This record gives sequence, C-alpha cells and structure tokens, in this order.
Amino acid sequence: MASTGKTLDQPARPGRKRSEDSRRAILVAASELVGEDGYGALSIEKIAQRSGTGKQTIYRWWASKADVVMEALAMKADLHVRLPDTGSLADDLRDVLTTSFSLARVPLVSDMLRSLMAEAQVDPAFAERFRAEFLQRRRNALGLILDRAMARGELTTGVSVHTATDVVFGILWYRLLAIPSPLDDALAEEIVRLLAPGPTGRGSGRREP
Amino acid sequence: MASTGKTLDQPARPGRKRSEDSRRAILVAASELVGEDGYGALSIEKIAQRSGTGKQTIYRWWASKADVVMEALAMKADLHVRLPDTGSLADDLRDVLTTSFSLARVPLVSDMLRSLMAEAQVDPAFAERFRAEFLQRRRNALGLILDRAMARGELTTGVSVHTATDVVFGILWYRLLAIPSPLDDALAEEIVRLLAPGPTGRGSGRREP
Amino acid sequence: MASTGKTLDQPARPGRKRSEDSRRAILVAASELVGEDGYGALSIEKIAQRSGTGKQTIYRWWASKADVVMEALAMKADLHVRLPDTGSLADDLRDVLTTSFSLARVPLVSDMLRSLMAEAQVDPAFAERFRAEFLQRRRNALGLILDRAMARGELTTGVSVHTATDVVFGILWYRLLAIPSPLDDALAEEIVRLLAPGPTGRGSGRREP
Amino acid sequence: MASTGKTLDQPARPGRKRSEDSRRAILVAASELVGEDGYGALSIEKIAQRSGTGKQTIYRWWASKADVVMEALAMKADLHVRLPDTGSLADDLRDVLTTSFSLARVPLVSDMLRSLMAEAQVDPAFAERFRAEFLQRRRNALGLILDRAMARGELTTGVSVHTATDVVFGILWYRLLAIPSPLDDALAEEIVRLLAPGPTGRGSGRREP
DNA sequence: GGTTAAACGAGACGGTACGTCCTGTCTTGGC
DNA sequence: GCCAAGACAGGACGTACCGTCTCGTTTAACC
Repeated sequence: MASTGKTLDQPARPGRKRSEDSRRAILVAASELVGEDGYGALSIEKIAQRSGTGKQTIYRWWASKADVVMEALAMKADLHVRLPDTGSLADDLRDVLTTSFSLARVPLVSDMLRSLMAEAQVDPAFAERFRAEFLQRRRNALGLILDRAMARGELTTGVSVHTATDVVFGILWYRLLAIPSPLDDALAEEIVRLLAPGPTGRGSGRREP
Repeated sequence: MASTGKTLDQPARPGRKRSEDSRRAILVAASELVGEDGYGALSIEKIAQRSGTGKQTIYRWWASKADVVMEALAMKADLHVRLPDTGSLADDLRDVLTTSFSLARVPLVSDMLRSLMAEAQVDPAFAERFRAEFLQRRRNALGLILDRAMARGELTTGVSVHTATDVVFGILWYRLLAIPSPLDDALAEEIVRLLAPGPTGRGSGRREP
Repeated sequence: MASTGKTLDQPARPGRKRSEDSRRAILVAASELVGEDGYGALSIEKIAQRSGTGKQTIYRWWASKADVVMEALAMKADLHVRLPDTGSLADDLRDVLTTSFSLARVPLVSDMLRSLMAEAQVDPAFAERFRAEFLQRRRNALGLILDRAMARGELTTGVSVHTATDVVFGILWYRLLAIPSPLDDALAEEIVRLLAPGPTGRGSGRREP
Repeated sequence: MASTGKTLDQPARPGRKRSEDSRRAILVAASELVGEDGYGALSIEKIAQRSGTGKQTIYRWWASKADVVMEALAMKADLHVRLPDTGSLADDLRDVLTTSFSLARVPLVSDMLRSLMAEAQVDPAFAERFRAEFLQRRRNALGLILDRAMARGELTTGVSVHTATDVVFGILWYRLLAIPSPLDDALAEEIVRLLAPGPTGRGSGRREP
C-alpha cells in the first residue's frame, strides 16, 4: 500500500530522501488521534502537531487524511490476506470469515474501517483508491476460493460467485456500519451453512429429488 | 420522521409559528445541493443561502446537516415500508427486495443514503437517530416477514431471522457503499433463491403440501 | 479615517452591528505588537490572537494589516492637522514644523509611519489609500499656508508651492526613513530660514540690489 | 558592493570556487522578477527557480533577498557617484541632481530603490547595510561639494551642510516614495535656486568677476 | 593521482502565516 | 417567538515561503 508510487525503482533522484521517521510519526499520530477523538475530529493540522512534523510533509506524501488513515491501518494491523486452500469450501470459508471477523473486532481497526468507508462516500477520488487498494484485494481472495469451490461443484446454492462474495462482505460491513452486532464464530458458522450447505446439512436432500 | 420532536402537540404557545415555507425551502435546497456538488460539499451556510433563510432557522429545527438530508430524503422519496403478506417467503422477500432496489436505483436517493450512512460513522448522535428512524424500521418490516416464514417452517437454511435480515440489508448496502454494482431483479432472485430455496422452484406448489 | 465607509448614513440594515469592542481590541493589539516586535513581525494571525478576535473580523473591516496600523495610528496619535494662520509665513511654517516634528519624535508613532511608508512601496493599493488618507491631507494643509504666503508675496525663494511642500515633507520623511537624525527645533528653524528668509534675515539684501 | 565580504582575500582554500554563472543568473532573475511582479511578490524560492539554482546557493552568498536586489541594482545601473568640481556650487549641484534624477527616472531602478528603502524600514540589519553601502556614499559625495562651497562662502542660505544634504536627498526620496512626481530638470533648477541663490541669477558671470 | 573539501542543483524538512470557508452562537430589527 | 441578515470567536483548510538539512555530483587545491 505505497502512498504514492512516485519512486519507479529508480531512486537516482537528486535531493534529500524522504524521512522514514516522519512517515512513521505521522501514521502513529493519526492512529492515536482516531482512537482518542474519532475520525470526525481528525485534522491534518492535528496530525502534524502531534507528530511534530509540518503540514506540507503530510500533503506531500498523502492525498487526504483518509489516505493517511488507510496507511496507518495497514501499518497497525496485518492486513495480509490469507488464502486458505483446504479443498473444502466450508473450511476455506470458515477460515476467511474467522480471520476477517477477529480483525474487525479490534476496536481501533473497526473504527478505522468505518471511517474509511465513510470517507469513500464523500470523496470519490479516495473511494477509488480505497476500492483498488483495500476492498478489491479481499474480494479477489474470496473470489479465488469460491471459484475453486465452483470448479469442484461445491457452490450449490444457485448464486453466482460475485453475489456470494457480496453476501459475505455485505454482512461483514453491514454489522460494522449499520447495526453494531457481534462478528463472532456463530455468525461465521451461519454463513458457512448458508453458502456451503454440507451433504448432510440443511439442504442435503433438497436438490436431488 | 419528525425533525426534532420539539413540538409536543401543544401549539398553544405565543409567538410566530414555524414557517412551513422555510422548512420546505431548506429541504429543497439541501436536496439540490447534494445532487449538484455531493454531500461532501454541503454546508449549513450554503443551504441557508440557497434557501433564502437564516442559519439560525436551520439550527433551530435540525440537529445537523445530516438530519436535514434525512428529512429531505423522506420528503423526496416515499420511504413508507411496504409489508407484503402473500403467505410465501419467496414472494414476500421478492416484493421487499424489488421495492427497495428500485428505490435505491434513483441516483439522488442512493447518494443521500450513502451520505447518511457515512455521516453515521462519524457522528454517533446522528447514528442513533439514523438507526432508530430509518434502518430499524426496515429491519422490523423484514423481520416480520421472516418471523411469519419461520412460523410456517419456510426458513430452512439454518440461519436465524436476525442473520437473514443482515444478509439482505448487507448486500443492499454493500453494493451501495463499496462496489457499485446493479441492484436489479436478477440479484433479487438470487437472494430469494439463497434464503428461500423452494423444493420445486420458486413459489410453485409451495402452498399445497 | 473610516475603515470602509460602507455605512452610508443609512444604518437601516438588518443583522448584527459591528462590534466597537472588537474594533478597539484589534487596534490596540496592533499597536502593541508593532511596539514590541516591530512591523516586520506583525501578522493578522497574531493580531487576532492577541485581541481575542477572529481573523475574519479583521479581514471584514480592513483591507490589509497596513490599514489596521494606519487606523491604529490615527487612534493613537492625534493626527488632526493644525492650520495656523499668524499672517507670517515664518511663524506659520515654524508652527507646522514643530508640531509635526514633536509627533514624529514619539517612537511608536515614527515606527508606524515608517512601516506604513514601507508597505506603500510594496502594496500599490495600500499606497493609494495611504496617500489619499494621510499624506495628501498634510500636503494640503501646508499648501494652504504657502498659498497664503504666496499671495502676500512672502515666498521669495523662487520655488513653487509644490516644491516647497516637497522640501518640507522630504526632509521630514528622509530623516525618518533614511538617516535617523533628530527632528528638533533647530532643524525647524533652519527650514524656516531656508523657505521664509525674513526681511532682516539671511537673504534680506539679496533681492534688492 | 561586495555581497558579504566573507572572502577575506585568502582564496587558498580547497574546494570548488564560487560559480560566477550562478551569481549572475541569480541577480538577473531577481531583476526580472522585481520588474514583472514587484518586490512584494519576490521570494528566494522564485529567484532560485527562475535562475536554475538552489536556494542554498542564495543563502550562502546573500543575507536576505533585499541584499540580492541591492547587488542586482548595482549590476544593473552604474551607481558610481560622480564628483563634479566646477568651482561653482550651482553647477556642481545641478550636475549631481540631474545625474541622480536621470537614474531615478529609469522605472526598474526606481522600483528597486523604493523596495530597498522599504525593506530597510522592516529589517534593521539590512537598513544598516543599505545605509553604509548606498545612502552614505551619496551623502558623502554631496557633502564634499557642499563643504567646498562653504569654504568658498557660497552657502549663504543659513543652513548647515548636513541639512542642505537632507534637503536634496529628502526631496529626491520623497518624490520616489510618497507622491510620485517627475524628477526633471525644472525641479533640479528649483533646488539649485533654493540652495545656491546666485546674486545675478544662476551661474552667470559668477566666475569671471 | 588520489584525497579532501567546498560549492552546486535538487528537494525534503519543521514551521509560520496566508486568505478562505465553515461552524455554532449572538444580535438586530421586522413580522 | 420566529425569521432574514449578518457579525462574531474559533478552527481547519490547502498553499506559499521561510531558513535548514540532507543527498549525490562537480570542481578545485593539496598532498
């Protein structure tokens, strides 16, 4: 999740190098401020003051305060997307769900996620970056799992891979954003049951009359 | 969807009455501004100027600009929640879904919905009002439908009513907020298939055991 | 020296009146700051902070910080231009000179004068206002005295009224701006002798050969 | 007019020599920028950019942007002070005046002069350098002329040499700074008449008694 | 001829101030 | 008491420069 991508692997530019210290201080300050007063009270001005940097340094490397938070989140939480491959849709799905849910249960992480999604509604340019650098990556991971399941004939519920993905992320985000409810293993199990009904599960006899 | 609830059905107060003209002008101005420049560029100042009213009048009757937009949305779109009762989960669900989807396809409506959900992430007090006055009402309607289906034994997918509700609204909001995708009849059908898998296809023969 | 002249004696405008308290606080703060750190370190931001007002209030009523200082100077020192009329050029001139010099010897006043003249070199719009509201008024006063002397035949040095005015203000400003030297009665006397050589003075016999 | 005097005639140092190209490019850029946007819009940053040099190079050799302009002025105009010695105060004075006036009539030169005087009001350290390196030199030249006239008994107006100098430079600077008026031969003649009133008119017959 | 050191273009850095916009409150006079 | 108008204190915006500090390169003098 590079901030700009300006460096095209040709660091042979003149001038002083970007300060890694400042970068870290800014991300830490942003994290702290979101945790203390919430994203609504966050301002570039406060980040600069708290981190002991100049506003220009923030504007130089990030396009908006949401981008700072997005990178702070990446630094804070290991957002690396796991790609389980157990050979069973139910198991793969359960793995992805419990991993995602446990991350979303960390208060600071969920606060940041909610803030980023909110900002994306209001700032179209950031929405694009948020989608490309965050949302789509997770969709792709789940999509791969579902594609494999589809190939194995395990996706028997009559919904497309795309829609199944929407169901999974839909419920995750809806519980984050709309009606705060627990994202626990019981919910994960319900979703697994819904999307990957086992041969002896709920719908076993339904489809083979 | 009263704006504040200040008026306690006791209009026997002295002084000038609230101006209905101003109220309407404010809501119209808010609608127009959201349509033109987006919610991000909306400000109380601009609403007052556009509507030819004073800022104080807005602050007097609404708690925040999000509340203005929420009322503007209510004025704009008929948000009355339909409560179908066909006796079949699939049909009831399809009815709710297509109604909701067609509303969400109106650009201004979806813009406002997205804005309100965004604001709710950043302003906890508004989040409470938004939940109570908007989100929960729609959950309750769907909940009633699902409760009836449950009683008839139609909810066979092994998910609770609560979770099924989350699945429905989850996918709706996710497509609004995260990955803009069509909210069409095909999607409605997929969701019906997922949550109300009929033994011999949709609807047919369901009622004659 | 009205700041804007917006009020055209028709105060029948709606809205809150201009706060006289804020106006005074701003002028006092500007005076103090010029006295403490000099005009070079003066900023709108500091004036606002010191005076306990908002920057907008300053920008609303003054076009630049130089205009604030100009009005602060008017408030500080009695800049009312005396118009002596003794019937003698020498006496009139001496009166104007000693009055002007004694004002210019007040450190804060001279600091402000120098700052305003400096700003006028760099900000053409302010230069116009400074000329019209300050410099020209004083020129006019001296011009009147010299016109009267001319009519009485006392201006015998062969310089025009315009040039004589320039000589007087030239030396005043030059000593303020360029080579700090005392502006005392001795200098006044020298200028009187130069421009109004009395009948028994230096040039008495010069012109009647 | 050395820029800093850092080089103490001991060039026996290792390392790269000062680049004459950069020096010239900086002075030219400063001239151009003052001519285009005025001294008020001048900044070290723009000089560096325009001249294709680094800011550090400017800071290394000049103490402030005013010092750059002062040196640019010296490069631009021949500021060498003429020292006429005709044996007649009127003629010497006229020579100095017309020379100075014709220089001050060059727009860019007068703009620079005004800027430097303005900066001197706001930056005491620069004021010192400006006085020593520019103003005082011209005073000294005129002082010499007047001293000689005094010795010859030509200074009959009853003003000291110091004051007479102030009269000359006062009117010059006043017309530059305060009330833009022409600095032409007519004015020079008036000043000559004022300070060197010849018994039978200007210059005529004075030298061949 | 290698070493040392200063000057150079470039540009990031911590800061300060700019002038604008908006917030939520207060004040005024009219309805 | 509501309303339009608008002034107020305050805070943040995004930009421009300040003067300083790396960078890697170039150019001399010295050893």
